[in-house]
Amino acid sequence: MSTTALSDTQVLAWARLVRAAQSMLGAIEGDLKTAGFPPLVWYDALLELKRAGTCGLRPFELQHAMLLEQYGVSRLADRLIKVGYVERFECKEDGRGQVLRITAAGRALLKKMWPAYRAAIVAHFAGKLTCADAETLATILAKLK
Amino acid sequence: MSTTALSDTQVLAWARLVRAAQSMLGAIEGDLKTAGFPPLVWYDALLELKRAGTCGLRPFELQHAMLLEQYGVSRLADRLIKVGYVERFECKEDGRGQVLRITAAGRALLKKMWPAYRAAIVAHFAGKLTCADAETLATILAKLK
DNA sequence: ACGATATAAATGCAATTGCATGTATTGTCA
DNA sequence: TGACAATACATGCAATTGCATTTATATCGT
Repeated sequence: MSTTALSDTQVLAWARLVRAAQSMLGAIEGDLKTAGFPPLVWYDALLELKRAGTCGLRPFELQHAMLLEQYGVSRLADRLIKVGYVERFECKEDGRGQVLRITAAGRALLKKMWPAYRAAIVAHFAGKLTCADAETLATILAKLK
Repeated sequence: MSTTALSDTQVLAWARLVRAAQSMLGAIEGDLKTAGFPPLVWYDALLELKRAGTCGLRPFELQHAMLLEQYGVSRLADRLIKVGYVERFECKEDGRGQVLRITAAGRALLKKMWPAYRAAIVAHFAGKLTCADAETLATILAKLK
């Protein structure tokens, strides 16, 4: 009846992937929140901006890097700017656009969050796998775009 | 300086897991929405209720099965009931509680959604992996709680 | 049996997200 | 050049989610 084959194993792998990701993300976000830190998406955005260095990033670049909606980036930037982790500049090359750049405070937050984030990754993810598992996982996941 | 070891490979695996899950979930949800279907969480909830059969499930059981917050289940149930996919009964064994049961319409939705869901899983996940990959993935992910 | 505590579920309110649309600027091409 | 289409970003409004609290019932310890 099915026009496309899909084995039980494949369905199981899908179900476990979704569940594991949800479960671990929830646990890690919880740990970070308990430690008084902002949500992971702030960390991710600041990390992208830090990697972009002094020339910063256009909102649409951040959008593609983070798989967010356009309005999501617009509002995330608003919040990060309001608390001083990011600055917004007008874009010389494109009058429609702007440039986002991480501030010193933003970099400081990244530095302060990383130990807690690292510990959470170990506790909820890395600590449950062998090094070979992690390697294999990374290899397979790379195929999933 | 780090009290807990975390290799680059482990961090890479973590990053890819989160990104892959987000990306695929977004794509699959998008496909389903385009096809006019409700969100995946409705499917998951109805599937749990269908598996529970005629005796149904207590909201807190659904909560644990789905990794949702208590109020999330409460409101999800409200919505599913409002459109007739679920019925709510009072619980004889526990005066505080209730029992949720899938309706015929709910079962019909599951049946109608599955082909689209299956196709989306193939398109965005299973089709990008070998069978061995899927097997390996399922095995490794099982270790993650 | 009774008071204290724990569990089941709902809900008011604030924050966030999704959707649709609006505004401004740039690019395209006849 | 001058329309027309595409891109970049913002935003009003509705829906959803998160948080804190409330209500009701059950369970536990004495």
